[in-house]
Parts: sequence; structure tokens; C-alpha cells
Amino acid sequence: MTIKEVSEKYGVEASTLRYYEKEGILSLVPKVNGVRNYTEANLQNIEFVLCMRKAGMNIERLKRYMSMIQDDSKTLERKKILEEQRDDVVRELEVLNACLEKLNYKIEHYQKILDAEKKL
Amino acid sequence: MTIKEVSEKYGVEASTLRYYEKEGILSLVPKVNGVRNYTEANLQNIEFVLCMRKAGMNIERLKRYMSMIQDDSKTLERKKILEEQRDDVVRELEVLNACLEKLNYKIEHYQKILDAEKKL
DNA sequence: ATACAACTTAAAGTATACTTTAAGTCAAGC
DNA sequence: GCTTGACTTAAAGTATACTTTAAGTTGTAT
Repeated sequence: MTIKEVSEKYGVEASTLRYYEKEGILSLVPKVNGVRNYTEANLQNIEFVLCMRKAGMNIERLKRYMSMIQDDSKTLERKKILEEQRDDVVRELEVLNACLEKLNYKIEHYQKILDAEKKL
Repeated sequence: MTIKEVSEKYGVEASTLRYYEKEGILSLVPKVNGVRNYTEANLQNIEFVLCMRKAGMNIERLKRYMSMIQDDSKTLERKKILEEQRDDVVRELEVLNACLEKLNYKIEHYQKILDAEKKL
């Protein structure tokens, strides 16, 4: 699969895919005449990386994690990184839920004001 | 209340409070001899602003919203901004929950590998 | 054989949201 | 009256994560 196809499939810029590769977040992609040709395994890595980025994992942590995915002796370390990330996500979910409550409260409040104005 | 006290109360840098004020996100704070002296109303605005920042509201939207909080004729517009933000938060919650599931799945998977290694 | 579109690289540039710096003011303690 | 510490400003600097640019290569259609 070409970089353009991957870009369109996942809604990610080609330049971002190259950037991740340069940073060592995505392993070297096989090339035909100097042109990237993504394998099924590459695509699975990309899916995971994009998911973790959405989860708020920063580039450094992602780099640390992805540098170990081939190494069976690092299972415990990899698990620890994902647990760190899970804890971060859980905390973020709590924060967002609290914000959502506040937003809903304020929106309702404004609705009441608008309803009262209508009655006049 | 001095800027230092506010900074400590909310865990936000004094420079950030000055920055928000300069951007028009926080209204001009009354000054005594050129030194900021935060009122109770100022503090309530700060609490709200910090909550919205945590909710992922960007500076531009926050500026747009905060510029209208004194204007009764803008209730509908203010409500619309908060509804936009609520929709964003709900979407983000969905994304984060999906990521959390993936993380939990992977963590469990690693745990199984570690358990199997132990048995040998 | 030549033009074109899509790829390549390295390096510089950008967006967002602060944060730091430099230079100055002011009230309080010695 | 002078030092000290906390404040002030405007402007420059920083962190993170890309994104754009410039210059060059390659396969394909004319």
C-alpha cells in the first residue's frame, strides 16, 4: 500500500507518517525503488499508534513503547507503559465528565433564561 | 487576593493568569498601586476558565465566550458556544473510552504472557 | 525523449498555549 | 535612605507535534 492510500485510509497526513517513521515510532517501511510500500504489519502498527495518540499518549512515551514491540524480553516494561497510559486516560475521563456536568448545568441555566424571556 | 495566592489556590502559574487577562479571557482585575487584587467575581471567572481549559476549550473559543459573559443580549450565543463545547467533550469521551478498552485488552494480553512465562 | 504526477529527503516553518526574561516600580524592614 | 522581595510590563523564548518547503528521483503517458 502506498503512503497516499494509507493516508486516506486512516485520515492521517503522509507527512505525519514519515515523521513517525523518522522518530522511530513506526518501524522502517519496506521500499520499492525508494518508495514506501506498507505491509499489513505496518498498517496494524499505524492503527495502534493513531489510537494511542488519540488517547493522549505523547510522542516520547509512544517512541519508548514502539521501540520494544518486537522484544519478547520487554513484555513487563511494555505492560507498565500501557498501564501508565491507562491511568492517565482514566484520570482524563474523570476530568472530562466533571466538565461535562458543569457544561450541562450552565446550558440548562441559559435555557431557563431564554424560556423566561420568551414568556414576556 | 494577590496573584500569588490565586496561583497557589488554583495551581496555575501567575504568568498564565496575566496571559489570560491580556488575551481578554479574564476581565481587567482591579489594581492597588499597580498590583492586582482579585475579587470574588474574578475568582469565579478563573474557576470557570480553568474548567473549560481542562475540557479542551481552546483559547479562541474561550475568548469569544468570556467576552460576552456580562452581556444579557448574548445569552443565546453563549449557550451555543457551550453546546459546541459539550458536543466536543462528548465526542472526546467516546474516543477515550474506545482507547481505554483497547488499552485494557492489551494489558490483559501481556498479563497472560507473563503468567505463562512464570509457569515454566 | 519529454512532460507530469507522485514520490523522496532534510531542514525550516507553524500553531497553540503558555513561560521566561529583562527592566522597572513599590511598600516594608533595617 | 537603602536593600529586599514581590509585584509590574512588553517582548522574546519554549514545548509539543506536526506541516511545509525546496530540491531532487522515478515510473508512466504522450
